[in-house]
Amino acid sequence: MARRIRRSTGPLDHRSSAILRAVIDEYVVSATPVGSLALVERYGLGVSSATVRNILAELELSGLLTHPHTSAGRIPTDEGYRWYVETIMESALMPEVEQLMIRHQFGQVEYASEHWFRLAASTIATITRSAGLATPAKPAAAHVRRVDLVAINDRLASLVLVLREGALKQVLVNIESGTSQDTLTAVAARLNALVAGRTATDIARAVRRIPDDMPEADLIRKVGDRIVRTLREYDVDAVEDIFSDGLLNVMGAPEFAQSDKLRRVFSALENRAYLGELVGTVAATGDVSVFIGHENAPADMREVALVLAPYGQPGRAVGVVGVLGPTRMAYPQAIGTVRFVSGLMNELIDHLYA
Amino acid sequence: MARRIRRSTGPLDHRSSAILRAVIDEYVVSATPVGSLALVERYGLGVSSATVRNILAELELSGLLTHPHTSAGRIPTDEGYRWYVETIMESALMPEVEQLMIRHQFGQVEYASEHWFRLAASTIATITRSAGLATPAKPAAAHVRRVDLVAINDRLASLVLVLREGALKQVLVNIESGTSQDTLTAVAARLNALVAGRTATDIARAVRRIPDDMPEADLIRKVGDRIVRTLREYDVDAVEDIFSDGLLNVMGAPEFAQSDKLRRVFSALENRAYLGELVGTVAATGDVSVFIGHENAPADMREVALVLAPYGQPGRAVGVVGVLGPTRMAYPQAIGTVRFVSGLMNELIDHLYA
DNA sequence: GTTAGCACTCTGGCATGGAGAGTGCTAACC
DNA sequence: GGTTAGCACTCTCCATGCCAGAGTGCTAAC
Repeated sequence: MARRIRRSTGPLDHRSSAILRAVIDEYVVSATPVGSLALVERYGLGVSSATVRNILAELELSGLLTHPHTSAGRIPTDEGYRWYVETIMESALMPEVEQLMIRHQFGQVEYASEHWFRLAASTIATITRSAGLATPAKPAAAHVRRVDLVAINDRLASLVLVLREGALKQVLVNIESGTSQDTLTAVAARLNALVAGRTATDIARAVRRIPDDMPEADLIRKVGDRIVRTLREYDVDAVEDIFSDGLLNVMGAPEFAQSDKLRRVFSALENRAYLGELVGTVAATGDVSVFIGHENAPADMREVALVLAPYGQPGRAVGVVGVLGPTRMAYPQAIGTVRFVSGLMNELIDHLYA
Repeated sequence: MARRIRRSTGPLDHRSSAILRAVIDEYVVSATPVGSLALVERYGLGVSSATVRNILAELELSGLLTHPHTSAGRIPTDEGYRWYVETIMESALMPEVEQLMIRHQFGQVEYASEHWFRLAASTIATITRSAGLATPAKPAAAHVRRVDLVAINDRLASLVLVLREGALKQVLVNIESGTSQDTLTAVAARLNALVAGRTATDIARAVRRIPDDMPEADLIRKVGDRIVRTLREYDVDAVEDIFSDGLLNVMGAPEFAQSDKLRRVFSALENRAYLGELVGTVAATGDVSVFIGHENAPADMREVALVLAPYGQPGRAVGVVGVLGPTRMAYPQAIGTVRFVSGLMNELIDHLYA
């Protein structure tokens, strides 16, 4: 659905491009329809407003601009933004000052990937003055590195899973009254042999093969099943754990002045299904992806644009960072920021696994 | 600042109470100023609208009601709500059907305290149709139960702290190239002897006393310091880790139709300082606390009310659950819900530590 | 192909003018 | 003396009408 091609009759000539770009640049900052006069005044186009009007009419015919009503200026359509994004996509870079600022911020924080993705969302939100989004880097299927079992009281033990991907997972399991910590430690040792380096599916198979005559076979099976269940939940959650920051920035945009529009956006954000799906799509690509207005399937997302980029190591642990804002978004800045931050996260993670 | 006494001349007689209560009940559902006629029609007061008008005027003089303009009905002041809350505080209970529903929901979820507080916020949000708030149950100072050190690569190790309170904390530490997992295991064993059952302050002292001739003294000190630092951060975060759900419900309220009002509330929520302070206050009390409108210090919070209750074990691990909504809130329901949920969390935690 | 000129259209802001809701006061009532 | 009916008064809300301003689209001239 993204990257749909505009229904124009052909590529734009130089002057039309300049004018379309000017309309979008102007509208992005002013948020009001831009007229032909304002364009010639502020963008030194070297032609009269009447000529500009002719070209605006052509651009409207191509579906790149539209009219709220007869006597108003032009505003870009989603297709117009799409054209704009395609033309600036490769060249969008962050100013070096900001790059340094971000690097500095990441230097300040605890050296742990679990902090990075939140920081990424916050940083992106601050710089783009839109909402920042980020998911933690998680693998398609988590691998267990190590298992611990610690008694908490007579009937409960804490099961700790250390994942190869660096994450940690803890759940409580019921145990029979009177089970000693020594027994638990022995069980954990057996399990470690069984699960180390494996995924939920592999472990499930291994658990089924436990011989009945192994000491504590029942407990081992029980805990093993629990491990499998926990991993499966973790895998499913993977794409739905989306952290957002700076929603306040989006609230300030004039297009969301009526709170019902705002509500729609928020409820779309709260319903993670679509975002989760996008995250899956984006994680499989290599660079920044942009989803503009009606390119988003859910009706509630038709007034926003998303700029998303994957980070992490393909096949090992992949996450997504991005921006959510009105379709009237400063795309060059958003794309530059997202691209830089995802690249930075890549560096950090490479260093972590080096 | 909470529980300020209204500046009236004395306690209200029976009829005035009934009318004030009727005004509040009516305003809470209608969200529009309540007139004398509507009151006699809908609340069978047995007197004429003229009499009601006289009493309304008295109540306004006492500061419990107010007037948006001359020819409008009355709306409650924050003092009016305060009076209302005081009179219904003890009697506010949840319907049994809802109690069962909530118990059922808590039964569905993983048996781990880290899930409960989120579920509590969501449940409260759903039932009260306002925003639900909750903080995890954390101790004033965390106690370490156990320490693990696992090599991740040549220069990094994962330090895992299992806290007595059931939580888990993981950070990465730099190690010298060539340190074996065996060394790390030995270091972890030494540290366990040093830290088990202790808080940050105690551990800091113990680390200073490590003799230079202990094997791997440098590494042990380094990791020990890191443990102390991690614990201190955790302790500080304790009151600021506030989970909220159902903000969409609050967005729907007519008093927040203009998005700038809404923005103020959201930014107040995002700035955790005041909420953190409240959490500290509430955690020290035993029952539900209510903070209405201007009873909240920050200007941005003057249009909302908070209903908060502590849960957990005093001195061991304490958290807070609650509701945030417009001052025009269904207080009996909010108080009943919050009280029930905090009680339920108490049960669950008692069971966990039994 | 470009531009000046001009009629036309639509929005947004502002004043006007009831209708409706609710109050506060006064005088009568029990 | 508390209660009530009656009534003038006030203020909001909403619909209406009007006007200025901005911007277009068309035509004819350059």
